[in-house]
Amino acid sequence: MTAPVQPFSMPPEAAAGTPDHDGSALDRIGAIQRETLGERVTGELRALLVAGRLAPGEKLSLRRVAEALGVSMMPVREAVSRLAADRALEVLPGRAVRVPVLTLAQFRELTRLRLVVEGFAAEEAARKATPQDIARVTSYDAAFRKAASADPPDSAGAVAANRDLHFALYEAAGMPGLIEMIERLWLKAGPILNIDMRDEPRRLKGGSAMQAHARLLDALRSQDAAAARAALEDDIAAAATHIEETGQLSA
Amino acid sequence: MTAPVQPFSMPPEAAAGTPDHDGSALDRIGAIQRETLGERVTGELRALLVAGRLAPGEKLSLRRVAEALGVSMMPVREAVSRLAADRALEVLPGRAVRVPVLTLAQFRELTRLRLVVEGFAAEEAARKATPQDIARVTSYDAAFRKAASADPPDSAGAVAANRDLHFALYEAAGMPGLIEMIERLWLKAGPILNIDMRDEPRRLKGGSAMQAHARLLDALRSQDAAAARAALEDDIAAAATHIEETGQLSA
DNA sequence: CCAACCTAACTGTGATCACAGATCACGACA
DNA sequence: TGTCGTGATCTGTGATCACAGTTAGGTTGG
Repeated sequence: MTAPVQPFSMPPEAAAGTPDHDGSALDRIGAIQRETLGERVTGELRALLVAGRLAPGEKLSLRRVAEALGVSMMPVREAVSRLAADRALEVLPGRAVRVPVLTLAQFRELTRLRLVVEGFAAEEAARKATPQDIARVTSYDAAFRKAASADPPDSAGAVAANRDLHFALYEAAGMPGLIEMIERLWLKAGPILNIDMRDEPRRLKGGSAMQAHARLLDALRSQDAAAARAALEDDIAAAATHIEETGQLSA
Repeated sequence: MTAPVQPFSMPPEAAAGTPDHDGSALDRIGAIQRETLGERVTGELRALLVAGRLAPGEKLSLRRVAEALGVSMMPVREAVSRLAADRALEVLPGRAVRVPVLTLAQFRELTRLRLVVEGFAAEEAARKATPQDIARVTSYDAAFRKAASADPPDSAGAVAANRDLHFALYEAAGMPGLIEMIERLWLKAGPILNIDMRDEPRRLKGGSAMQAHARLLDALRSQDAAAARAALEDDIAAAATHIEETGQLSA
């Protein structure tokens, strides 16, 4: 089992019942945490995928993942089934489920789709972002800068901050369905985009990401949709170019 | 059980083995049909959703669907799990799985996403469509016209031909991942878009769809990407307007 | 006549078992 | 030494069972 899957922390399922001494106590307690085990496993695997903690071609076993997570095989089946429906995992006909290995053509198509969809999201975000939205993006940008320019670079921190920065931006667009679409794209791109980070984070040194983020923030502050799209497109394109040159893409 | 789910036709799983008397007989037989029951059920439910045969708010029961399809509950669970991951179905916390009921805001966001994504697909298709691609779209257009102008109108046929026409167009773009994205959008929009068709197909009478399709074909033939996008956007917008006016969208 | 309770039926979730098929390592044969 | 068969082992798939929670309908008490 090479998959770095961690067992759940298993909090005591939240103390949802602590009654407020305010009259409308029953209105306060809103829909206590109702998450099935299957959803939890799905979230766990999704996080691993976007963070590049699962390498392209890496094989997973339902039983092993189940054992690693301390659950039965059933919730893992559900999670894998969902992710396979999104092409974030693939189940080979006879045997095993693995992280898809993208061909160069597939990676380029994925990048084009990201340019279209995330570019649109950036435009929309630039138009509608509130000061609070901009503040959130700014704080993630600071975290990214800090992680990227540390010595040695904090790859995991940079990947996480980059993800938070982008999705804080997209959430400013106020379109939940759009975010779902982008999450699916990241699920496919994550393994190939971030796999190299964990070993050799030299890509961060170039600073092209930090530059693009800075331009993005300027565009947000001036509500310049076209500039926001351009900055984001550069960010995506720079990363894609790096992967095409150094990454391991199949024929 | 109100869901019009039909049992599988269950063909004898194809005679994949008939050996060719040509030397390279083993090269001929390529990857026999490998489809799990879960995938089959998924496809069945997807078809019902995009065709509007399942109404928004309609409740499904795993056991009943399983019984109607002549399979165990297990493949249905997998199918519902996948569709729920795409928000094409929703599982209510305590009870039952149902077809989502879109709010007006959700429907409008969905329409905007369709304009962005399918508009891009139309542009790309106009640039890359081969004569064969155009011929395919043309034949589906003919089928749509015939179904729509029949008396009484053949609603089911029109819905199917419209779907085939659009996806023939999108396939001309040559981007599989893009098609998946669009399929997911149609999965969400299908129930609300096509639900009224089955009872009162008067929307077809307006002829706005046929007009948009004609303009789309002209744009394809002249490889005019901008015109193709414009025609498709009109098609989508016209249908959306009709739904907003007559459809049953929740608050 | 209405409201509250209560019971029986049904829901999705999760676990466990059975099974066909694929993989891989080992060993026999050429 | 190289190649092919073969069996042990592991894979996902599907079926069946158990269970907690919810719903709906009938019944009782006011």
